[in-house]
Amino acid sequence: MANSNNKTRRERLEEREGAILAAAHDEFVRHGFEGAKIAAIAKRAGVAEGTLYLYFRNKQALLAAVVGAFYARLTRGAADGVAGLTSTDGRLAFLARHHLKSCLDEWALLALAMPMLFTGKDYRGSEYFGFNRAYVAVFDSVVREGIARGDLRNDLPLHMLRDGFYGSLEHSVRTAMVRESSAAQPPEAESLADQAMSMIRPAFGLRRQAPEAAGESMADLAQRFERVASRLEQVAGRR
Amino acid sequence: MANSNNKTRRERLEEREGAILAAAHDEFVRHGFEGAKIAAIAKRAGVAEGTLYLYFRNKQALLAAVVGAFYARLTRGAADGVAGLTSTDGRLAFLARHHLKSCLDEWALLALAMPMLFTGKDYRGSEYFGFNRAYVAVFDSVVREGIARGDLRNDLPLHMLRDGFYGSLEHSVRTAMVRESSAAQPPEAESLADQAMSMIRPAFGLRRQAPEAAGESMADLAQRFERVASRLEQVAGRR
DNA sequence: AGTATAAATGAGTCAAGTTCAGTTATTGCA
DNA sequence: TGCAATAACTGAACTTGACTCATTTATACT
Repeated sequence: MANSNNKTRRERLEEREGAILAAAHDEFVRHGFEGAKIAAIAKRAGVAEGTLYLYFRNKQALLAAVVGAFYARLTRGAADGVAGLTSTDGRLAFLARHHLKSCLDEWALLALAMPMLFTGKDYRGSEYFGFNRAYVAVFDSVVREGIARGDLRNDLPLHMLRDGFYGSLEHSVRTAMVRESSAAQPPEAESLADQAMSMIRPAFGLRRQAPEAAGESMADLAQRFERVASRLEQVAGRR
Repeated sequence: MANSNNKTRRERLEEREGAILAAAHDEFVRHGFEGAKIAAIAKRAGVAEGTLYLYFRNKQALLAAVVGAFYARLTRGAADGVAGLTSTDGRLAFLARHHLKSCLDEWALLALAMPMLFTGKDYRGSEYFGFNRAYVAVFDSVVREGIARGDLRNDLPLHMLRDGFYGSLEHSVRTAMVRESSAAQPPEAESLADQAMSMIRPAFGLRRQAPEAAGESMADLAQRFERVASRLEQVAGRR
């Protein structure tokens, strides 16, 4: 018989890859990079040690794959959430909550990925670079549109806003995780996100309410007008 | 003769420790944690491998010592710089520049320290916790005084402001380091710090000029008054 | 000078990542 | 259906590198 099981070869391979990834995730999160044993991962996944190397070049590549899977989920969640929102404020607030929650969940994993994410030597071109690029593209497009609408300040490079946004959030998560070990209550993602947004709004020059929803003061209106005017001048000057 | 050299025993020991630390710093920065070989560090420092273990418990402890030395320099620089400044804005701007410059210099090392700094498991009580605590104490006292003066918003917990501050700066450094590999010009610490401060000021509710230096608008004055009043109420209510 | 103690050494141990020659399963084809 | 050909898998052997320890060398004290 050509197909002893009701699964195609490809399916069986992907199933195994998934099993290995899941086992590796567990082991890495539990014991850290050095502490995680290849032998333990193989055993947990139900394969021989050698088999593991048919799927992943080495231990580092295995970690990269685990992190990559996390980034894929993260990016999908961000893109999906933003798609259903229209206001700049609503979108940024969503991204903040989403990032915060996701990082709280997978903090142990992210901590392991940091040296790769932060070691500039061969970072560009590495798999991690691609992960990150896809993820922040969601944020970038939200901000670009926000600037075009006049909702956000346009006197800083985009990457600076991005660094302020994700930098604040990630440090908050770190603080929350360190406190969690000692504090009684687990960190509240919602309230952390609210606090972070209350710093990010003024940092980004973002008004809380959508302009059409709130009675604007003369000063707000003037500020917004200036931004749109300045942007129009930029666009006009460019061609 | 009791002292073949003109150095005391203690001095020779510290000299060796210094040599080992310097060699380890080099090796870690060059090759990363795993890539750094104990044998290479020992050779570079001019000692036998076994000797190294008389000074440091293991490879991790060696890295911790190297990072600790960096944090000590960082903290001293921060404290000294702040001591000569009076305005909240000037102090924060200095801390931003100082942090940015120091991180740009020692980025490779910091990247290695991240997993320790970020792995919450046994972080509290670890040497890293102490390093960090001493360092951020400088920032914290600046902010506390800034709040007391009414220069800064007081509706957020201190750690949130801290996370916004250092999170933004560190992400900026990361971005700068990643770009540096490709971009022609090296990242300008000064201009990065200025940009970051232009986000941090509104995020912290900080006016640019010292209040006595600039002609305040009625609204500014009212806002400042409210902050001081609110703080007084808190203090009064506490006893 | 002689002895006790501190410091240093580097060959040896051991754990763990990686490889590879041999084995088993799967597929395409006559 | 049976038979290559190829893909997938295995685990024992190899290799590397952190760490230990019996031994040697230097230093301090009397």
